[in-house]
Amino acid sequence: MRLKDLSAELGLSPTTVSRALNGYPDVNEETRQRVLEAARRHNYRPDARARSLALGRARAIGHVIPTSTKHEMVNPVFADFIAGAGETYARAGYDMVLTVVTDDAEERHYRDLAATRRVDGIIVHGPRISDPRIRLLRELGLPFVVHGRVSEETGPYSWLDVNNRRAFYRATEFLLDLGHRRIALVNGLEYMDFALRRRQGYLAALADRQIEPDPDLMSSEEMTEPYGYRAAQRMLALDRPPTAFLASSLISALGVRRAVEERGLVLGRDVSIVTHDDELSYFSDPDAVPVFTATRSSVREAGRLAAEMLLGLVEDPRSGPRERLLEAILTVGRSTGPAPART
Amino acid sequence: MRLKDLSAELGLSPTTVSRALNGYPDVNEETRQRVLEAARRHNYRPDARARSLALGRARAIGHVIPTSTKHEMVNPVFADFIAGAGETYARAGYDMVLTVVTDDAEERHYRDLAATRRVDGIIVHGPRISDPRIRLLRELGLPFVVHGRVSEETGPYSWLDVNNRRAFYRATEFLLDLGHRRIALVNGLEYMDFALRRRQGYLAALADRQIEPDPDLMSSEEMTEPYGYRAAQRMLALDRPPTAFLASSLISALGVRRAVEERGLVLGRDVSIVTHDDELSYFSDPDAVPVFTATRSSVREAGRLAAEMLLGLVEDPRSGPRERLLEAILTVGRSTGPAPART
DNA sequence: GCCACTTTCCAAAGCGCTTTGGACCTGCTC
DNA sequence: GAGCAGGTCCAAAGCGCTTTGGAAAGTGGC
Repeated sequence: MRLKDLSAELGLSPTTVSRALNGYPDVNEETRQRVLEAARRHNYRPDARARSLALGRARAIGHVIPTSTKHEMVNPVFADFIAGAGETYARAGYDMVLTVVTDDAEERHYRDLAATRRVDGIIVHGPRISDPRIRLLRELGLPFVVHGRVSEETGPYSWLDVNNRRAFYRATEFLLDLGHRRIALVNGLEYMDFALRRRQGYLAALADRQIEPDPDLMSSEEMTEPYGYRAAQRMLALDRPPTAFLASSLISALGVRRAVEERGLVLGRDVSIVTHDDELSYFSDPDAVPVFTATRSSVREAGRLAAEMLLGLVEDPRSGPRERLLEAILTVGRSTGPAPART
Repeated sequence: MRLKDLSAELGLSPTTVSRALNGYPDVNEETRQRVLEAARRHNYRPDARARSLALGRARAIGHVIPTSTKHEMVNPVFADFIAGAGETYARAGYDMVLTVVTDDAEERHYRDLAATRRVDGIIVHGPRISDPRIRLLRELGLPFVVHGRVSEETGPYSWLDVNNRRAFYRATEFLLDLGHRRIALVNGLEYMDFALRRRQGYLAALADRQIEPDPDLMSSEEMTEPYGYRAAQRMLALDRPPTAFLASSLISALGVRRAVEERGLVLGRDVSIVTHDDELSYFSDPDAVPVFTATRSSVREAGRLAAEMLLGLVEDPRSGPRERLLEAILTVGRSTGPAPART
């Protein structure tokens, strides 16, 4: 059922039917009701491609998920972020166009997206400390919002980020207050901007208490469970092992816990763990006392908000750039306790 | 840079430029080279909407992710499945349009997708034992492939599934061979088709050895880590606790392990765990000996294959229905061992 | 009864592409 | 020199919608 069929059936011109459906005032109210009724009856929806061709807007937002060619991991936070963004799009009547792109093909892909006009805007995932995508997208004139920030970018751009630096500063402070002095950082890949900021927070907190950071207690990798396990295993075998860990994700924190328990140490007594918690839906437990002390920030909520920002930007491109910094909250669980007495 | 601009610059008609770019034979080879060169220079790509309007194909596939209104969890396997499907689409030049829909809005959404012609086909996620979407999509005439199967569906439809029944049959058998008799099933939600099949496999293996299933050893929930923990905790507190667990996902297996270790039991000695492993990228560890004995099947690969099936179906709708059953492989890790001597 | 609005509708153009159905040459055959 | 085939190009129509710029009819004031 196309517009032409519908108008033929109603004995009206396509023009009038279109205007009736789109709420123009120059159509008789009674006619409009007839049109609406017929449209509902036939389950008529305008062809999205024709509509967006005529209107010049795609009513779609692009999400480009980068996968490195080396480790082809898909960061699990994407799932929740996208679920959040999807809620916003659904409400606004936008589509989400997702592409998974290896980094060597990324630039071409952005250019394609712009040239083919498939999307009205883009969410940039996984920003690096220095990220050429910002310049590229600016050049392409496509509205975009970065999930995270780009430390080395000097020009203006829109972003939404968690205050990673402060979160890790506070988490470190929290452990220091508990008497811990050997605090390990099990961080994500540090060319990722969020990981850099987390390390900065950690280092700043140590520095504020005149504690010399120990390179042996700092590791940086892709945040998998096995990585957390191996990093912790190695550190716990040191002559002066850490009494506390700061993990960059719940998943690697699980690995850390495994290493801790395997050594016969008790979590929260012998060793403490604080982790950053993105509140991924399959880990959170609304009922119980949280297992891990964590700096929490819902990545799903971040998705919702980032999408809202972008839609605002799409409607009015000159309203940008927009910035939004979310604060993580520290929730105390059972994975932390006072530092054990020195032996 | 649109087709018209390009053709104007070349002193050719839009027709010729279009045909040159699309590889028609009726254009002089020298002309074609000129066109290609100019297109490359200006980074010209045809407007996707105009193109697909003219061709009658969207060159896009829809993925509809259901979220129940109750527990708004997003299954983490989606991330990997979609990454796999995305690879296929990227290769074939298709877009993936993703929507996250609560179940009460699902039917309307499918109808919309069909009426607005935004996609050429659909991947159905998370099929239930009885799932009205099959009939609906059949009625809408939209090609689709189900990731999983629908037990109560009698008519033909295209699907790709893991042999969940056999996987769990074999896993149970494996544990029985190790001498375990009290084997617990920590399953997913059993209105989901895959979970039903897994239970069937488990029950069949028990029955084949004349072992009466114990309702206390069977639980069914959304596969989160806390759920695995609580279920195992409860079962381990029974008078006759299980000596082995069968978990439906690595994530809930982690919860089971936590409960086991918390009780001071040693994994692989006092208690065994076999889990189904979707080979999610952030859990797998290519290097080490796998921790968990598992029935493995890459959900990412499933995504790749399902997308290929669907594209084939889109190109030639009468080639269907297509079916594909993947076998999980049992890999033995360190989480299983002989049943402890009875006390 | 004429003029100026207002109300209600529509023909046609346009969005940017592809495809159909020639047109125009050139070169060859008979 | 007519007829035909092949090669190369293009005008125009069409995909399904929205929007522009009227047209036709009705309304009220004078």
